[in-house]
Amino acid sequence: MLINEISRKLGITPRAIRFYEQKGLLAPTKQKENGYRIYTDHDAWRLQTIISLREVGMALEDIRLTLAKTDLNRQEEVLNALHLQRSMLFQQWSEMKQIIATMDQMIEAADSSDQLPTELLYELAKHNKELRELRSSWRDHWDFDHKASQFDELLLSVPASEMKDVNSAIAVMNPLMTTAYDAAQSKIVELIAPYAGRKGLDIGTGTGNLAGKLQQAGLTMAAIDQSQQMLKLCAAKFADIQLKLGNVLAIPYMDAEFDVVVSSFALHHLTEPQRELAWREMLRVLKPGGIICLTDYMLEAPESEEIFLRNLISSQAAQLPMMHEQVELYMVHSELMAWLQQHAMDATTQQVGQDVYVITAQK
DNA sequence: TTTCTTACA
DNA sequence: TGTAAGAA
Repeated sequence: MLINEISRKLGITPRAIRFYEQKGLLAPTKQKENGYRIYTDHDAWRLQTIISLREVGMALEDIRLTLAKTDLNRQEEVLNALHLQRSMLFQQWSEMKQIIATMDQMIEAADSSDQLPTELLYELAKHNKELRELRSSWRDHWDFDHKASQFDELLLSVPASEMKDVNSAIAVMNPLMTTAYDAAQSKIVELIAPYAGRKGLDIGTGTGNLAGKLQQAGLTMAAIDQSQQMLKLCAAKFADIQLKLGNVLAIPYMDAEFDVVVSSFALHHLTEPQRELAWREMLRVLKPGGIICLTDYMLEAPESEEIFLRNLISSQAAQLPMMHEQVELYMVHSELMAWLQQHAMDATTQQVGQDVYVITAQK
């Protein structure tokens, strides 16, 4: 097939096809005499794939990488690429909604004054930009998996006999943390149990411990995590949980899909301004009358912060770098309570472990 | 006529 | 990616 024929067949321009070739997505052979490109059936299949992935907004470079995986028969990684693209779309969706909200404010401002309120518009634009950067700052964490290597090293420090999964590894490294971890998750299960038969979402599920418990309690669970590595581990443990790649700042689900939204020991990875975006996202995917249940290190007083750090440090000096990173960002629970009340949520808080709180709120 | 390359938008 | 130009 020459370029014209195949371009007509697939409904794209010859220029586009040559462009894909230039970008390394395609490598048709050329006729010796005139240098015309010849396209085989395999090339046609490749082009169809490119067109399909383009259609869902995948960047050419990402398509190139995905095709390379296909060539190597890395089916799983191809699937990962698709999931990643899906998550990216939710990210874009989030940003789009935010831009629209900003525009509404601009229009309202312009509408209610005689001259164009240039200063105000600029302020709105600036705020919008800040929010956008808050979200995209997370985008850098997408290939968080390479950080998993750091995590792996940590796991290696744990005796193989003790290492059933990541959580048990953490348990070995830090008993204090485990106590809080278990207590918090049990508390959540206890609070959520009446919701058996309904739909729940676990955010930052990791290896799926909490989601697994809730599933067992009778809920239909979905779970998201920003690490494909973690999702893989989770899938191996809990086949019935619907897993999706995604993050809290752009939850990869439509509005009002869940009766229950939970998250345990995940939100402390966020910065303070990011947390507000996260809460908004949780509210968005929650059905009216649904319940949110969060648990994390939510330190209220500086003293407890100090004690908490000291305990962590003394428990396992060797793991200090990682542990320290984990507690670097605190979730002050009074801050969350204030926010929930501001949004007319009926929220309560319960301490379930040292410096660990469970917060429940009704939408 | 068709395709190719290259430059530019 | 689209358009344009000059060459094979």
